[in-house]
Amino acid sequence: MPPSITFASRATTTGRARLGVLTTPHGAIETPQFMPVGTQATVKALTPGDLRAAGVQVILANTYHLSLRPGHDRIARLGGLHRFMAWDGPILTDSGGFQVFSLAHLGKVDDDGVTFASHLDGSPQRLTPERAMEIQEALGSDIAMAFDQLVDATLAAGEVADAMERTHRWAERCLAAHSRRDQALFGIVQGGVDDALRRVSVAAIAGMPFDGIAIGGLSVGESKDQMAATLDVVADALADDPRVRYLMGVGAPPDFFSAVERGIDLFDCVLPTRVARTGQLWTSVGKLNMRNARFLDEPGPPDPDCGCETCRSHSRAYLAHLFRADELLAYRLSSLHNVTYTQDLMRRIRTGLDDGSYGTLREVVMAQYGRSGTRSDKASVTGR
RNA sequence: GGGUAGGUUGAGCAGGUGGUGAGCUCCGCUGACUGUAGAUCAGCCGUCUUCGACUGUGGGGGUUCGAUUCCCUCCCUGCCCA
Repeated sequence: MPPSITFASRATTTGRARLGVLTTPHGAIETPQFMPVGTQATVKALTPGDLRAAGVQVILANTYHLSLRPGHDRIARLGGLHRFMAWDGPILTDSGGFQVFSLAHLGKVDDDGVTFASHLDGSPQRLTPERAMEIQEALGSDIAMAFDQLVDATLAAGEVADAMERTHRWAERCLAAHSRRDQALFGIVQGGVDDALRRVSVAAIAGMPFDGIAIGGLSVGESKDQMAATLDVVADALADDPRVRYLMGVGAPPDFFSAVERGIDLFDCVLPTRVARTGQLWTSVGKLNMRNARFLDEPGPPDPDCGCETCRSHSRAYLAHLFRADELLAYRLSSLHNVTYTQDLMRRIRTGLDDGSYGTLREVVMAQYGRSGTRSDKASVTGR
């Protein structure tokens, strides 16, 4: 029986960057690729049709949230996650490991699993590797993630190492518990920003028969340089491992370049949709905050170089008005644009890697967003 | 015309019955957000030479060392009665 997921990639002339295709039961995914986050079986404010129009090929949904509400059993009875949310493309489900990290103050971690209080009603909840597999198999995602433990990378090395070792033991249990043949399972490398620990973690996770390798525990407060250095270590340690590589939780436009050059094939991040809901648009002139007063009288599209519905049909002035009036359409239009922008950016990266124009693209985008990726666009808009 | 309740920083309020009114919520301005407890959060929001100073409680006048407070007068708004 052929594997349900296959990944074929080829090297490029740009660093360690690869071009590839990940095939799943619900369609093919071109890499490098970005996955919008749809935690609760919805990419906030967007319909599946919107996602398709934006060029989205795969989305991420969340084990923890969906198990609490509406319940993975219910979703299974209703025909699985794809049918439930009317998205027939590939879906990757996160395992809940990140919630353990972000909600850790509410619970405790032991070697068997983690206990914490539901954010909905305070009821005690328990996740173990076996439980995470059970939930994800019930949801029926195309790609399941191993249940891991990530910790603040700035903690003492001992604590980072303990969490990493636990993640490795849990990885074995996830593999043992996972049985759906039509669902891939990715392992997650941990180890904080400690080079030695990362090497140990890559050796452990890559030594297991996972369908893909994820890099976790980054973009949680460490510097851009630290993340890049850690990705270098991971890339070296993975060497010519042919499996798809997924950098979890990244990122902003400038972050993609640094990671792609270090061999990353897949990304996910809440940023495009989260910042969209507060008025921040990613555009060909950098970040624009649609709430800024200066946009109230600007008749042009949010991004003149974008072909999304928002930019084809609406003005900056209209977006600025919608945000001020707290109109719901603001969330959809801005989210649609940011997701489209991110998909376009990934496509341009793929094209650039293929035809050799990647370096130029990198220069252009880095200039638009600034070296740190956090600079505002003032220079590029008012300094023309 | 008579009576009554009011007039506080863009709006709405709090407070203050002789001893330092810049306090709140909106609105407004700006920023943050990286495997989403986030349509959230933070800062600013009278003026200025901004670790501080100054101005400001409807207008004007008076009493007083000192007035948002007491007195006189005028203006404005709501309500009631004619």
